[in-house]
Amino acid sequence: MPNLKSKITLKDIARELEVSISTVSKALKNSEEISRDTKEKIQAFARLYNYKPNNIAISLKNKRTKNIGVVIPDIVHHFFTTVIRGIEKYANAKGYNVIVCLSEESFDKEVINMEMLANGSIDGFIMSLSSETQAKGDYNHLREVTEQGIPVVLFDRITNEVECDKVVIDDQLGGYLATKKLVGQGKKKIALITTDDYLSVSKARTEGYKKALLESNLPVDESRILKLPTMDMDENKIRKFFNSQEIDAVMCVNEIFAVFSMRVALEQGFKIPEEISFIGFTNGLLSKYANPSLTVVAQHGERMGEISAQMLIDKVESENEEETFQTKILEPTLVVRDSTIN
Amino acid sequence: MPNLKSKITLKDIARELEVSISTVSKALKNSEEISRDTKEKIQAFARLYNYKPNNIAISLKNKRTKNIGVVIPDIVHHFFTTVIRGIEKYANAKGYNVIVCLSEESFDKEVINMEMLANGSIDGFIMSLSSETQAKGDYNHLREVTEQGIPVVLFDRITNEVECDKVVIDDQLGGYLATKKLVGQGKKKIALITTDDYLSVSKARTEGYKKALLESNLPVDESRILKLPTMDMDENKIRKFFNSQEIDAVMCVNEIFAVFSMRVALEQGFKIPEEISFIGFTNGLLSKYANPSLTVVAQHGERMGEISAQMLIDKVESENEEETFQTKILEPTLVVRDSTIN
DNA sequence: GTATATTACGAAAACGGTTTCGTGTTGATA
DNA sequence: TATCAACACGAAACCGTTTTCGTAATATAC
Repeated sequence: MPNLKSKITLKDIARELEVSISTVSKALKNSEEISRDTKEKIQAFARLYNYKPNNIAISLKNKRTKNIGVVIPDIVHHFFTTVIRGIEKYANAKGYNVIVCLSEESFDKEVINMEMLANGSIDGFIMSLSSETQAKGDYNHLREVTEQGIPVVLFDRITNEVECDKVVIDDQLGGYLATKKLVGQGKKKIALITTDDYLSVSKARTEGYKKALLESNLPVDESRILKLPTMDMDENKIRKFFNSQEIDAVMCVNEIFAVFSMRVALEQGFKIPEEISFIGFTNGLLSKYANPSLTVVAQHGERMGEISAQMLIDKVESENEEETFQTKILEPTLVVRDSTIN
Repeated sequence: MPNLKSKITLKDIARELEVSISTVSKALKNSEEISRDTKEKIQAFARLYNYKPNNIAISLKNKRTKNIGVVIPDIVHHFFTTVIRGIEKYANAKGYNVIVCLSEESFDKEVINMEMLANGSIDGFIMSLSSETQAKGDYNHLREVTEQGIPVVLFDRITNEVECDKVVIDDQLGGYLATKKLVGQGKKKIALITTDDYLSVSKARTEGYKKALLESNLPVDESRILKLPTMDMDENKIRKFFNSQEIDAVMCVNEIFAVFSMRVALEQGFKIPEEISFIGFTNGLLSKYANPSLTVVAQHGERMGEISAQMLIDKVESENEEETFQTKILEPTLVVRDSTIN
């Protein structure tokens, strides 16, 4: 550790000015208890030596850290970064810092991260479940935390098995809107590219997709549903999927699937959007700069982050004991670009 | 605040087991001073009631928070997210948490964030300067922090005016390599799309570009250099730029410029890469999924993050007083894709 | 002149740990 | 049996604040 011309403390000021620590503390808070003269002297001295109270000591005393723990599966996905930005924005305005932990889609990491933070480092959690956690269905780490009285806000990838505040977009509606949009353009053979079912969001989007088809009197054909792993998508699988089916539109549960499969379609000679249309989820850079640009269901990540932070901080700062939890559902919106007609 | 079945403390254990706090503390650390019997009793009790030491108290005592402050201009850019991931990975393995603050390219926010964290919340900073800070050239907030003995590691967007550890890629070499690659493909009229000069990285990349041209006996034509604002790129400007010049290759200082201008070129009927080649910086999702996929200079963000974290933690945990700073320069590498010939 | 209020400050506990040092008890040694 | 080391534990200081409560000194009231 380098040479610390370390920070000045209350004690230092007290010693230097020959008053007590309590007097210094009160003077710096402009307490009525202290005389004008003394206050001015102390404040001037503090300013001169650039006194700043030690956050850790204050945290210990108040049992409030003014830190928020954010645990998310991945940070490289555009959606999550926008959520973080939203959280940061609101939290910062309220004087809170954001501690970011990545579960990397691993259950164990999620647990470890939470334990690490739950021992006094943070006032509350904002989190989105890892896929492994959702697959496993084990939420004891969340319950332990909430039972300790640490507020938790779950966003996007949530579970009903934990009682806490939640923020989601209506993913089913998102899937529904997207599919309806395709139907409205005269598409009849609408495929779905999704992940495994255990991801709550994919499941809901799939439901919306099916609902829209049924409502439009179109058959739900399971062979038109392709499940892909999140990492390392297999180009051939998609190629075969496109070949074996007569497909005139595809809804994908994320940006990457959409952009990736669009390229495969282009390579196979399909015209987008005339012969085959595409809609994805997440209004990120990829969609915007893809070629053709991608029509998507926007998830409003930043708004989601702000709301999550607001719900959490409200709870953290609220006095009342009664536990009432709410689930906020945001409406997804369609951002129409060139991968769909007009 | 919800009902806290709040955490058990040393004091609680001591009271319950009728021993002193010191004994409990030592027993839980498996100290030789305490008898087997007592240790077992205490440890069993602690396990039963799931005792976890309070991080804040430990921080106050040790004057070590095990938190790292990361201040970056933006989190939605792929490069920065990969750096964060690298930092997180290394820091977590070492038992550190990562507090992320966004300056949003604003000098003031950068200063506020640093002040907020510098009062005991963190053991050190890892940061990349906001564009406003670089434009302004005011680094007093950094100096104040280092003078307090708080270690700082600057990465990517750095300055020579502050003495601290630094991690960068050789941006000049990156620009050089990219340009040479284009030259090697027989391109003679190589354009550059960049930002304003105050961004240290853009400047260096431009230098590399010029160096490569000169070395190849190609003229450096300033009219072939287009400066674009980071946000809201103007399509028409690019179109005019392409029209007014006879350009057979473009190097862009980031992914977005590259992908965006590629689309403009395609719309104008250019064939990529035969008639006009493109190279960008940052090996992100955009480059990978662009159409055509984009050849880029990879910045190895994750590695950069790991190294930054390592340098910082080394300094934080080092005992010796002598201040020696190093600058680590990573080599950029070319990732060749379809926007350049073969 | 005495009783009471007010002013201005300090002592000390508290937050939850760690760590140094002191000490009563035991057992071994001479 | 006196001496001493080893053992096992507790008291207390400390980290840097906040806050309650007590109290001397002064001012006010009667």
